[in-house]
Amino acid sequence: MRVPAEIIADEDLIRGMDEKVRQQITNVACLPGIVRAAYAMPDAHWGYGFPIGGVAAFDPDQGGVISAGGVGFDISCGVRMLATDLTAAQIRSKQQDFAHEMSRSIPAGVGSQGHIHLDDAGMSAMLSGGARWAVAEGYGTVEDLARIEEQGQMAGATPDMVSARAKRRQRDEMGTLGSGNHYLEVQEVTDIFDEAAALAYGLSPGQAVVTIHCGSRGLGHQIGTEYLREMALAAPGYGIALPDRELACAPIDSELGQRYLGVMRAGINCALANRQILTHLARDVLERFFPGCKAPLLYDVSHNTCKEELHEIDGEERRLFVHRKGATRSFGPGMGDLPPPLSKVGQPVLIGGSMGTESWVLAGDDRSETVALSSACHGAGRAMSRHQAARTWTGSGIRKDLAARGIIVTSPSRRGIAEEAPGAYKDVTRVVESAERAGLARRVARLAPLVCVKG
DNA sequence: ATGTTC
Repeated sequence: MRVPAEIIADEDLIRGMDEKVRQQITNVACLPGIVRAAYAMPDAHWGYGFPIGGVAAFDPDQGGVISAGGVGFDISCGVRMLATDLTAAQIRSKQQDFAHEMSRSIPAGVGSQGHIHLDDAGMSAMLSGGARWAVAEGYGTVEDLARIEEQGQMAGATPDMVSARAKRRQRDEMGTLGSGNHYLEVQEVTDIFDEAAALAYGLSPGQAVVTIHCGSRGLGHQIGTEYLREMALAAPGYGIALPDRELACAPIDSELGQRYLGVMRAGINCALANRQILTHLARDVLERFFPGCKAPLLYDVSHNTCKEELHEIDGEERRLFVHRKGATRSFGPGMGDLPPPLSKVGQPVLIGGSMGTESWVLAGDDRSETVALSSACHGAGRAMSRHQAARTWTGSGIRKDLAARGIIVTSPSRRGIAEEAPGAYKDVTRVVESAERAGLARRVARLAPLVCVKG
């Protein structure tokens, strides 16, 4: 190991983690050019190569590497939240019809297609413009852009280097949720833990919010597939001895490393554009049910990325490439590119709970820079495999249980609902409390679901 | 996560 491997969680969470998390985060700590430590967040679980919930930063001047497996298949998968001016009571008064209409308007499921069909020129513009492109195309507003990491557009994307196959898979998939743990949820703010931060974020008890969790769909997956393979084949040529073949990587300063960076950044823009289009679709439904209502974007966070950032290491500011896979950036007050109302209290850290359970809004804690290079957890984290969950529950049973608790779930896949059963996940409250105690982020608000449009 | 196995 070149640096320590640190799991940041309470004892019970650590005991509950698969032994593979320990192995994987130890392997990451062996990679060339890694600085400070390899971190596992409180919600960490086994992943491809790197654990999901893993954070690792590399210095290009010390032979540091970039790894497709350290970003993940779903490049720039993330969460955004719209803080509406509606109350949960207003949503409840039309809950059935509203859920039905939302599920009709938001394309969901494996291979789902939207109403947008991009030609080659449109695809290139989208891959370099991100959410900024989407706004120019009429999806959402210019005001949204300040509330997105990178102001909605990841610089340094190279659409020309994205394979024809990756582009083909995405041509008809813009503005779609996809499947797995992706969802659009309407939630109620139930509890506030930090009044000042809640005020800055525009959150108050009884308020309805819309949360969107999805990523870069077929394009990100295709890029991940291609570069995992290419990096695995190329690693020996760079003199990199891999502790695990799944940790395939390339030096940041190599041709392959630079090519992956540009292509991955195009994938980030795809995810930002996708969430921006879904925001527009959700606002359309809100407007039909509640004419004149407002649903401004609180913030959009990505939790599968590698980003170039400045961090202080051993008293010296260094330019690092920070992999966060199933981990959220967590800038404290005054850090980074946050607009004034957010900068004062820290970056919103949006934590999607499992279907039917609570979700959380946290605020970046300035201690997080020292603890984990300004990173935090991203969700509940799986406690049970999809296969085991599908054997344990049925989709219709879970749907009925949730309906009895006032939560309406729609999905094209009954098996998908079973796989995402609340019992298949860790206790998100425990994860969040653990993150707060460690200084990764502070609790601001707890949310309970009303309507869940599931992928 | 994923045209759920190039």
